[in-house]
Amino acid sequence: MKPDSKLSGVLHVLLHMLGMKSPATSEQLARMMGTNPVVVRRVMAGLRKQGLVASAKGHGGGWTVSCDPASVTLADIYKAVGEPTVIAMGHRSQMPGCLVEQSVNHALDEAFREAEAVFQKHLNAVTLSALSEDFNRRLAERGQTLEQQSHAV
Amino acid sequence: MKPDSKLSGVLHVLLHMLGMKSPATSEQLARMMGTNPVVVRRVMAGLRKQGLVASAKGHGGGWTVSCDPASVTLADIYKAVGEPTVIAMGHRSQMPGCLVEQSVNHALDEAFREAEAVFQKHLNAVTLSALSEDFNRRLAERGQTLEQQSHAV
DNA sequence: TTTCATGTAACAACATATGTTACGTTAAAG
DNA sequence: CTTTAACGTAACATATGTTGTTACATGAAA
Repeated sequence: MKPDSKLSGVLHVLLHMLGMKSPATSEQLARMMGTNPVVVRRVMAGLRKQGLVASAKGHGGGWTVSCDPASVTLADIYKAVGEPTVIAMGHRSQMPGCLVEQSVNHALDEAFREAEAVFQKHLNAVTLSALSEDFNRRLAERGQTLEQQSHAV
Repeated sequence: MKPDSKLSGVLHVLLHMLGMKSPATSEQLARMMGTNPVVVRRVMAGLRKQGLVASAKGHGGGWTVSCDPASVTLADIYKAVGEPTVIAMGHRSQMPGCLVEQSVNHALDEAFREAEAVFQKHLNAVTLSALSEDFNRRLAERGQTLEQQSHAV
């Protein structure tokens, strides 16, 4: 099945934005994510609604981070991108009268619920700044500067 | 996103088959799952390959359970249906050179891995016979017999 | 030899996510 | 005050994957 990559993509651009001084345009972010500016606006709109980023129109405009990275977790961002489905499996049909269906659904739902809970718990445990620090650690290990890490332009 | 329902569907028909004396045809099972006989054969073929069910051609043929329900877990069946993806999320792209990508992927992969492990663990803990017993318990609570629980024909 | 069943390949339909175009709006620059 | 750079958004197009369907071959029992 086709995995949803909104969370991955948005984290990618957020980390880049944390290292930028001036607003980033949708066009720049789109290049980082390997996609289209409109797609960027679409997903960033969700973050803006949660107050995580701000956008400015017109000349010199673009996107800026408007939250404290230390107090925003991956769970917040997951929520901001619309809480895409975590579990790729479901039930075939809703035959509420069939007791077999009820047994099967009950057993599977429990497994789904547990898996999703663990996932959410992990997202809650990681802040944006923790991610950013992890990135900077990798940068240091490589002995590179932020500029050398730029994407293809 | 579109959830995969092979595991759910196959468990449904297996539970029904456990309560049947004679072989079940793909057509009967298809009605139970609300789908097409060919789809049934497709998914049942995986179970047959693992020795969980057997099929017989010709007059009076059909599908029979050929395993001990007490020693087969939902994990075995999950495997038999091709181990469909559990997690509905992934990474946007493979930009191995980008350290931001590496940080993000690492953080998310860990969450995905943990969630999937919990899921598998739960499947391992439930046997087919346990599911069947759960069904019979529900049946008893309702004061019904197996026959009254038949699907729409 | 007819009927009932599986086995399988090939094709069609459908759903979803993603990408793209087009046009409107806003704001700074000149 | 016109041009340019940016976002906002709706509408449409494309791609992909899953499921459903048709068609035909094979095998076994009546």
